[in-house]
Amino acid sequence: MINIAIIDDQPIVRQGIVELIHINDNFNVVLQASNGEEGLNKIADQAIDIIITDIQMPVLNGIAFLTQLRASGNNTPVLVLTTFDDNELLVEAIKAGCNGFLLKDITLEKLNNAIQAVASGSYLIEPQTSPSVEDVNKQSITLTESITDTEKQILRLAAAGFNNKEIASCIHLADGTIKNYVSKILEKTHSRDRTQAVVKAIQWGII
Amino acid sequence: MINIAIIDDQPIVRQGIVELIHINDNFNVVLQASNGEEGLNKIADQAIDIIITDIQMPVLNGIAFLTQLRASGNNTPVLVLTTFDDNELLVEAIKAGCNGFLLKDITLEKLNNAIQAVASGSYLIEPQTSPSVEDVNKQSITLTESITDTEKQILRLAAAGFNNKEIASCIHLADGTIKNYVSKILEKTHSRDRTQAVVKAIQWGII
DNA sequence: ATAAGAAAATGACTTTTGGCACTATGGCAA
DNA sequence: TTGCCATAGTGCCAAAAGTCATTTTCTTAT
Repeated sequence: MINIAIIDDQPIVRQGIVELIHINDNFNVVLQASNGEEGLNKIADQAIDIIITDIQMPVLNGIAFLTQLRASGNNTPVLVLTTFDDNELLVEAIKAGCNGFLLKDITLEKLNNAIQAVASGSYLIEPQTSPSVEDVNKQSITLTESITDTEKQILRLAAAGFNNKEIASCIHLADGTIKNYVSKILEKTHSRDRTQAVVKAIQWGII
Repeated sequence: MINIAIIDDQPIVRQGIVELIHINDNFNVVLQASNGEEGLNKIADQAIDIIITDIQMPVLNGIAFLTQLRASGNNTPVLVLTTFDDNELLVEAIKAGCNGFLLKDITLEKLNNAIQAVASGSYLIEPQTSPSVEDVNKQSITLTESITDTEKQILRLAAAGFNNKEIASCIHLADGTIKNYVSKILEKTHSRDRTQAVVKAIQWGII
């Protein structure tokens, strides 16, 4: 018996998974939530074998939910379902600690297999719809190579706690130019701010 | 013959080291600079066995100099000399990649020994004047333990690129409260901004 | 019951970030 | 020459970050 938690804001999707129960009486939906926050609150007091979550959700999205879940020490297998075939989302989900990543347009049969695989501890990414792990790595490498020396220098100095003005005087550029560079770095690393960019740079080993 | 580069804004200190040459004719000062920037520019075209640098300097200080030197791939042994017996400075210097750390009030004899030790690849920290490596580790551990769960959570979310408002809604606090927490984190980690704090947290393995 | 203390919140304020549009300069190749 | 890069810089703007003093709320321990 596999105990399943479903986190999705779309009742239809939740129902679709409940529906799946009927074709596999080994499945048992023990928890439903319509967003990550609700999920986090409910999850604590349950024996759960797999969490299936959407990414696009109000209040607390799937990636943030996953991040917080892992942060809280919970290692329950998480299968991420998403409507969009977005490379970035996949990378984020993997980094946040998901065990599986599927598009919602998958067949029920495949979802069935995926749930069993992920619940039993496997990692699963649908190859037809998503880039392979190699692709993800390749993407990182491409990204790494496209970060110029100046940009790396700026990342290092930002990591050391320098502000734009200080970075500017360190490498003899105007502080407005540093801002431009930082913006370019954020774009290249797909980061939202310098903090995230520096973290990624460290994780990718480029600084 | 040990080729030495001296980087210090105080001519007296530089002279003091040059003076040392006389008590050890195995030493050869091949380069002098009055700040880190000048040092970086001059160092490229020299065969140098050890770099002796001050921390407090105008334009580019010793830590920043060391950081940039290592970033450029230069692994020449660096001996840091400082006027102040500051635990924080030591930690920063070690993290930036120094090979030795001494107070300026050291005897010439000890400096002599230190230069030979560091130039030959040893790591050396004066035990009388500075905290031991164990102390440094202990400090990190103490620091690590004093970071509360909420603070770790905030660090993790900041590392993921969330802003204060988003962090706030994630953990059900007001965004002003997050600001307070971040300020507390900066204080505890001796960081200047969230980026540096996150980097330290990652290096210390606490997030 | 209440005093002491932590955790959470507010509001006011300054500095820093990041985005954007646009300009200037110096190669370098068609 | 001309056009096209990449690198730098400027100015303006809104948003976000960080500091500080003060207040509220909720536990505890006495």
